[in-house]
Amino acid sequence: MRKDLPFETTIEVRDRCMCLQVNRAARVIARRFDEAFRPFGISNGQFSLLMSLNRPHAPRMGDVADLLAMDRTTLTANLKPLERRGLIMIAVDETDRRSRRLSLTQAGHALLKRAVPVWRATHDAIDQTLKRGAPERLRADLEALCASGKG
Amino acid sequence: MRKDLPFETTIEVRDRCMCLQVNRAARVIARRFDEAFRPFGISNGQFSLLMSLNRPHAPRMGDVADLLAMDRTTLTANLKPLERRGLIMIAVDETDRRSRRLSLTQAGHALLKRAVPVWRATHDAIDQTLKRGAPERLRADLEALCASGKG
DNA sequence: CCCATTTAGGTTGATATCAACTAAAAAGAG
DNA sequence: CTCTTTTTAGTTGATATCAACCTAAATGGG
Repeated sequence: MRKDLPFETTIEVRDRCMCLQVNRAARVIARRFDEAFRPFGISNGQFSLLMSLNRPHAPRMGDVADLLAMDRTTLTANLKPLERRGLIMIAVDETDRRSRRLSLTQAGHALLKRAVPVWRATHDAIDQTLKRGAPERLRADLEALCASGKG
Repeated sequence: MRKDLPFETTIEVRDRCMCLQVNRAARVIARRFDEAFRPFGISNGQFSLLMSLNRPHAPRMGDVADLLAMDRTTLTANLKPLERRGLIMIAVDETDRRSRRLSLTQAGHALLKRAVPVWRATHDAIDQTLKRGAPERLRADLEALCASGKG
């Protein structure tokens, strides 16, 4: 029977594991934004991705992957449904033919613009349930956590 | 050309969107634990799931899904590879035949036991890169964030 | 110029995530 | 006890995530 791994260890992981807790929170908040964006037919991740393309200069894939802290190949996959729907364009960079420049189409830009008020309202609602100063603190702590994984 | 959506909005989302930042951090920390657990052939999520089954009484699927803040159907999917590898057992509850009772096999228990020191070392390394008090604060803030999504 | 190395992306295969729908068992109203 | 409702879980289809491997273009040493 060998109950070698004590239940206390499970409690410890449940209460202390940052990986579990961050991923739990990520699922909870992702569901909330997914629901908010459902009328637009986009997910929270698609919103973030589209938004990251709203720049003066069309970014390369690597730039966007870094910004989203996402694997390159994940970005490749995530672009596909957006391109199929005509929300973004993927163009070969003329000065470096290895690179791809990502940009919003007019349709993508229009959709994003409509979604922003919903993002703001959802975000405000979440902020209001948190204590004063908590959002800023949380952001800073998450940033530090990300930075610790850059090595 | 209609540049209706100003770049400032993109900056605002990048700097303020809790959904983006939590999901970013989740990807970063998940990669780190995935790498740490690779010698055992499990992912961070599989570690969390296996660990959640190390209890005095075999939990039902709904209990585990709630604990992990994960969709029921996601849990169903996540159990499959673990069951195929003989790490867990899924048994019909005799007193309520709708329910499934989840438990570790001896192999699952043994693997989990071997992985715990790696989890602890990885977690300690992360904690040490954060400022004093940051882990506890972060946990509390993430908990509040999860709670705000329960409604 | 030529070749080795580096850099930017893509492809494949496995798992993770959730919505929408379905099936079956339990609980509850009458 | 019967019928409706609720609860518990599975299935399907789409997207998300990453490792391992692959291709092509740029770079740099000679």
